[in-house]
Amino acid sequence: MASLHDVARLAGVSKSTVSRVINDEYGVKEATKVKVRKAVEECGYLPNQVAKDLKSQKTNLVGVIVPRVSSHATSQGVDGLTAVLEQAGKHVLLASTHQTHHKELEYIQIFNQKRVEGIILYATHLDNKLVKAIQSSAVPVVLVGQDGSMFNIPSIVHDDTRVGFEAGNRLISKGCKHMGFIGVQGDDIAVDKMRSEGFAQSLQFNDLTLQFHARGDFTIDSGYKLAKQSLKEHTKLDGLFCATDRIAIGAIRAIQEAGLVPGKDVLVLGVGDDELASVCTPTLSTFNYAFDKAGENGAKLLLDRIEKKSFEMSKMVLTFTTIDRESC
Amino acid sequence: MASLHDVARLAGVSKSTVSRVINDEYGVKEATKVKVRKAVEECGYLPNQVAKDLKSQKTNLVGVIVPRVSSHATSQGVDGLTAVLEQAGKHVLLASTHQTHHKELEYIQIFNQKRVEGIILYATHLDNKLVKAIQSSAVPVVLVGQDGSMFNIPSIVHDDTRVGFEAGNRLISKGCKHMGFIGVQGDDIAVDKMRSEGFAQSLQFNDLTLQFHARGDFTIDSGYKLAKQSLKEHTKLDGLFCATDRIAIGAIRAIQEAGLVPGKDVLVLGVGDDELASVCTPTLSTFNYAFDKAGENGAKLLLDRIEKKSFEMSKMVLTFTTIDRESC
DNA sequence: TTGAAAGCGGTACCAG
DNA sequence: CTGGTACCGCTTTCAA
Repeated sequence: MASLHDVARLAGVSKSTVSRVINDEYGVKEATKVKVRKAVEECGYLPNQVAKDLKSQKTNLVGVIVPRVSSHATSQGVDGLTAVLEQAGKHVLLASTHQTHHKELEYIQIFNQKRVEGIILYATHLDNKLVKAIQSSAVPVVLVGQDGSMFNIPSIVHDDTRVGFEAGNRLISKGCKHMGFIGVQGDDIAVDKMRSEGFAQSLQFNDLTLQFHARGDFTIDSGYKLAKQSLKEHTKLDGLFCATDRIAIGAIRAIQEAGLVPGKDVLVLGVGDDELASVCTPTLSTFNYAFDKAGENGAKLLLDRIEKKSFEMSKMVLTFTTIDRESC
Repeated sequence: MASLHDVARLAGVSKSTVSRVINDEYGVKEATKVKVRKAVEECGYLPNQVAKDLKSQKTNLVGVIVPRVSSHATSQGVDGLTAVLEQAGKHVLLASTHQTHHKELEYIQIFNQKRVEGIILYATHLDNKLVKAIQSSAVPVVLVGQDGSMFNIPSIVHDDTRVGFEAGNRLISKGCKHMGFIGVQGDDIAVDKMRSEGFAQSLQFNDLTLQFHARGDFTIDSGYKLAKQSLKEHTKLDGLFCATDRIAIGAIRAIQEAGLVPGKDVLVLGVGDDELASVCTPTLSTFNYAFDKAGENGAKLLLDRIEKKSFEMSKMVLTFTTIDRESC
């Protein structure tokens, strides 16, 4: 691959002159410009960004770490953040941990070596090691989806406690008395802990108690299995809040199989407003989470930190909207 | 940020020695190793990958260009390809064109400047300019989803003509006589042209003719609108092949609204096996496209080209499986 | 208007 | 076992 030096030799000028022409700096004779441009064409010269980055000590690179990209939350999020970052002239280094927790640590380290200017991390679980890794990162890290603000890590989160609270209110206002929650692994603070706690608070507020809190994973099948089991154990169940729409869709299937009518015998609520929710039968009542905005704001927040502009905001809580459909 | 030089000064040794310690090269006295390690700790030294890349003339970087990440095909694909690339020690530079065609050209250029070792391109439309850009790329480009093999661009494609042909066979075997196709923009060779042509061929083979070929975009709503319109114009319609599952789901809705029963009055077939297809009502008969495998194989093919190993394969056609559900 | 040279942060060779 | 030095490809003074 041709370098400045090659072009210079070919054009019979010095490297400096070539550099000046390439970068449109003024103070170069037109004739030499022409010579240089010809030489550039001739050897198909393309500037080496790696060398530039080294020299300028600036990479315009942002690292993004996700557990997987094929989920509603992350794929929408990545679309949102790439739009904002591109606008700012940044490029995206993407890493998927494929749900392997310790790879988050690895990539924070790798991205630092690559001299990214900042990192956007979609975490599922914030433990001590991860917090340490984030804190020892030389470049700013913004967390999306989980709250790291108590460790002074700027975070974009959804209003997970309130969504649980609202879910409780919605079910109760429709007359539910015996309600349960189906979540995910317990160490997922945002999705399992906060949503269930908000839900339980609402019930308590209304002198009701949560009948059960089942835990599984993010799949439709997990929702199906846990709901099936729970329906056996809680025959009076009339309201079910699921931590995600996919879980809720599985639950709806289980309810139907049990000979009950979802939306009538048992009301069901999900979270996220996955496209699936608008397509299933009965259609799923849920809460719209603006995952694209989460990505966009994560990017914006990171850009602010990179520019060392505003350090005012340490946490951004995104609101949600209520989506009323047939299941509740 | 600390450099080798800083560490060397701190430890009272030369850069070379520090480099040796960092890279675990043998032939360094234990005592100096200790000194150096202490200095590394002390100033929180992290090797600069940019400098390394420049020196070694190797970036271990692969560029990935997608129209958007939040689609079934691309998000699954990206998950597939990141797994393979990570395995090979490569890192992923991701660019989303956000459906802006000319950005594909830009990013090919930018990625070349960044000295990526290869590019995986999810294209929707292969025109002259794009082909030229790909051909003038200094590093190998692998196309996913569209066929560039006639231009000698290695490609991973799905068997789009045959899927159309099979769709025809399926509908005909169920007794359909009046069939139509709903596709996307006509310049999408894989999704619109090939699938419709295969479909038409099957009909022709059975002495039937395609009643219409409507064109819209990839949304559910587009499928809905086009189907609604087509149902008005073709009252005898009994079979509908849609270029994607989301289009088919829109069509099903239109059929229901017209007072007809999808899967009975009008049989419907989609393509892709989007999760939506298993959840809608009636459930959608479709074809499973292994989008994750497309990504994986795109990555593998690219790695081969990078290693300059096998140049035998210029095109890989992925097969599909038939998914029988209620709509057909 | 142009060229020489230093330096960004590493690696690798050669000398001691 | 360790240090000096050249070099990767570019930018940026400084001098001519």
